Amino acid sequence: MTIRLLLADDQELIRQALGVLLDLEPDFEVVASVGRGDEVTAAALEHRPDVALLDIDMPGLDGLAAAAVLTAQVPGCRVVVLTTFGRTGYLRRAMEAGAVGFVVKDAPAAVLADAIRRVAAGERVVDPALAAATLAAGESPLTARERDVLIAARSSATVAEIAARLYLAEGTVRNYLSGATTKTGTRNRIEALRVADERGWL
Amino acid sequence: MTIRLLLADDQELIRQALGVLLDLEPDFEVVASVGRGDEVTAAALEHRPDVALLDIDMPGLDGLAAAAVLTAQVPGCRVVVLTTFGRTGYLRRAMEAGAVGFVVKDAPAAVLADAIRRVAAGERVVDPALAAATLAAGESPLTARERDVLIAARSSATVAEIAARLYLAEGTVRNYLSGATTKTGTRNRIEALRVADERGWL
DNA sequence: TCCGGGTTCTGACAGATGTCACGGTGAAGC
DNA sequence: GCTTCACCGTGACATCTGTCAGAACCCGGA
Repeated sequence: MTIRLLLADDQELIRQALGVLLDLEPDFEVVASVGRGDEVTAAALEHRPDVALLDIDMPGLDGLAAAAVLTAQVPGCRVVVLTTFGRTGYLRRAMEAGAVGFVVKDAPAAVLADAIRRVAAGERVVDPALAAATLAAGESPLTARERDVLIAARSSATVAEIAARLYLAEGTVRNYLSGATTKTGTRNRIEALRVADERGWL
Repeated sequence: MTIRLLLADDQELIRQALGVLLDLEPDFEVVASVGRGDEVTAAALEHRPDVALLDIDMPGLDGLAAAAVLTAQVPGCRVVVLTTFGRTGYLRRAMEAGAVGFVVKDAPAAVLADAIRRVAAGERVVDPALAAATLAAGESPLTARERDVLIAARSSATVAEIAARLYLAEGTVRNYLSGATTKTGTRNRIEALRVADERGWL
């Protein structure tokens, strides 16, 4: 019984190469291949894959959002998230989005193929080292407001803008940002933002 | 006559997939495949490829440095740089490092195969859109000292540290950083650093 | 020779940023 | 009830940062 696959990756070359690689496996069949996150669901509805392999960095809709939509609208299709770098935050968010597999591109092809087969059989598959790292990173130590302020800081550059947007005094915003930098062990709010983002705390 | 290829990419999965993809072409033969920049030269000396396909992001030695070493030590081997995102700065640096081809991973496989054949035949191959972008970005408007300070700012976080390292007054460092932010059209030295880096001005 | 343009370097100043101490509120535990 | 604790919100303060005007220097051209 062959496993029907959907591939989503914005890099044409990688997508084609992965398609060829996976088609070599006798029990795999690549039935669809898209380059944008917002094309995933339509393709899945049309071609009914058993497993969707989603990259995270995609235009239109990122892989995590696409995973959420896909699991909601195409229940028979299981999602494996494939990503460049094993950022621990992505794993948690991928699981929350309904993904049942998580493979990093550093892994050899055999690991990916094995993961696809096990996911198709109903198992959950996560790279053990990555799972450990996620466990080590733990839950977010940020309070709700610290998180809000950091998110606002992502698009607004200056403290005054953030304060205006959240209806807070500037001192308050500075205070939350300071807390965030302390908790992330960084020196700037910019580094704090980067670190918190990487760890999936936002 | 077959073209002998060397593949260098730190992501195991991508490397394997590209290997399979390129081996499908009847006139290509992948003779070596490495995951680290500092393994490129040794592998090239051993297997004597006609064309080396180098990713930029690699541990040990990045693809650009590897290209420089390779062209110096293995003259018969032509270098094609393969990179994720068409950052204009990389193109210039790749050419300076002796690469004769530049392909982005967004391109379809046929483009890559065509580029390899033409490079093997002695041509130079660069994505036209990328070349145009590089031309548009133009030469660096930064002065020598502004460049020095920005590079120092990459590893030192605070102005005082940069000043100490370059034996300058803090005011001077601030001034150069200010000039850099103006010339890059940004608001922070951090954004300035990012932009200058992307454009290959460092 | 002098002049002008560009670069290097500096201190002074205003504004932005990070840290601190503090008060208020609500939930949990005795 | 009271205490404790964590969180929310604020202003004050010291420090850091970015901008400005200007001095010194080099170099090529009138």
